[in-house]
Amino acid sequence: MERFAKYGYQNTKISDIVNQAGVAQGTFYWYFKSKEAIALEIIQNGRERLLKVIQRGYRSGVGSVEEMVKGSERLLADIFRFAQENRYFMELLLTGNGEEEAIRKAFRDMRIEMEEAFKTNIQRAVELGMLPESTDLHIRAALLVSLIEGIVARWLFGPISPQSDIGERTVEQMAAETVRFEFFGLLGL
Amino acid sequence: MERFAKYGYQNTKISDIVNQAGVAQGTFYWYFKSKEAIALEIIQNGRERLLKVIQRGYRSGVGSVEEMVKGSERLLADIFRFAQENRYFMELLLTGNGEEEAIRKAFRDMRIEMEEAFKTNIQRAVELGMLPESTDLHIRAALLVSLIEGIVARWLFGPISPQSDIGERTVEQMAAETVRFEFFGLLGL
DNA sequence: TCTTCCAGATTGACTGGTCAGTCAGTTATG
DNA sequence: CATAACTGACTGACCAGTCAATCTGGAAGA
Repeated sequence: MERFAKYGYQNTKISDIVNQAGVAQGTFYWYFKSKEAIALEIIQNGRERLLKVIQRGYRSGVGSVEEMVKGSERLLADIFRFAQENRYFMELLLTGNGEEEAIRKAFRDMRIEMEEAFKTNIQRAVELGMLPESTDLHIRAALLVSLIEGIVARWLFGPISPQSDIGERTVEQMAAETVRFEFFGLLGL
Repeated sequence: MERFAKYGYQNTKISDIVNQAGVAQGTFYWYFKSKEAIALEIIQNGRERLLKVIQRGYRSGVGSVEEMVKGSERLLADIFRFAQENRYFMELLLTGNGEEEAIRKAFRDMRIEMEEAFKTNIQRAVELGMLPESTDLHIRAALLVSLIEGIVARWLFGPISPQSDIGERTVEQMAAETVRFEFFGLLGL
């Protein structure tokens, strides 16, 4: 996973993997059917863990806007924390590696699931009267996921302009800033 | 460019390019130093054209929030239009192809420049009193660029959930929705 | 306790296919 | 007739996946 993330799928040779693991090349094929198989296994594993985090959702009481903001901040902090602890997996997911069609598809499917999970979260917030009704649930979810994916990618992997210190923020700072933008936009409050 | 975008850099063979172009393989090397060179040339060309669009900026008068929103909507519409007309280039830029280090770097640099351009735009809006002062200019720019990149990618290339019809929106609809989120967030107004 | 046996685990040299880039030769152009 | 443009067969490097040979640890039997 580390090599795939750092150097890309194609640039990671089976020989690199087995050298790093300290085993012979044949051993690799005792444990994995092919190079593609190990990649898909890595994706599948990360997918389950990340979706679990998102699906826990806002987990906050009904009621005030303030409560909803707090709940969303907790959710985002969970996601940022997951990203920090699963840096290489997130790098694979977010910086679009994988030229192999099957691998692209696996990532594509996973992102769709993520978007669905957020859609459920937004839907629930709307039903509880915490967010305004919106005919554009899909697009709202797409915007929200775009925001989160993009900011996580910049936080952990760049691209980052020289003066920016975004990479040094804590999980909590990132969650707070992102939630502010999520609910109030550039005009902020 | 089309093949690079559709199938990826590594999956595009020089033989594919020359077949599609209807020339012999040797001819390719009369015009391009290497495979990497043609990719960098494509990136460089698109980079200049896209940055020109962004750098035109908000191009609106000072004053009311309404004016600023209109200006931003025009800018975003320009960007969405560019993306639509330069679909393959945008696909390369946004869906992170390129395992070659030099190519990754070219895209990374380009995204930094984009972020800088938006930072300039936001900065100007702040100076004109159109946006609240913010110590977090960098992060605001990063959030904004994340939003735009992500929603353009989903609009034109997916990943898109089955029920979503986001792909069928017009440039103007996309610009309007995005601006709404940009300034007012999920709570909208 | 010692011996035999065997399936599971491991090895690394090898192969077959792929492909970017080359080059000696040919054709078009002005 | 010179040089720019083009041709396509060829090469050398690379690498995923194979396979026959070897090793290991534990169970079954003596």
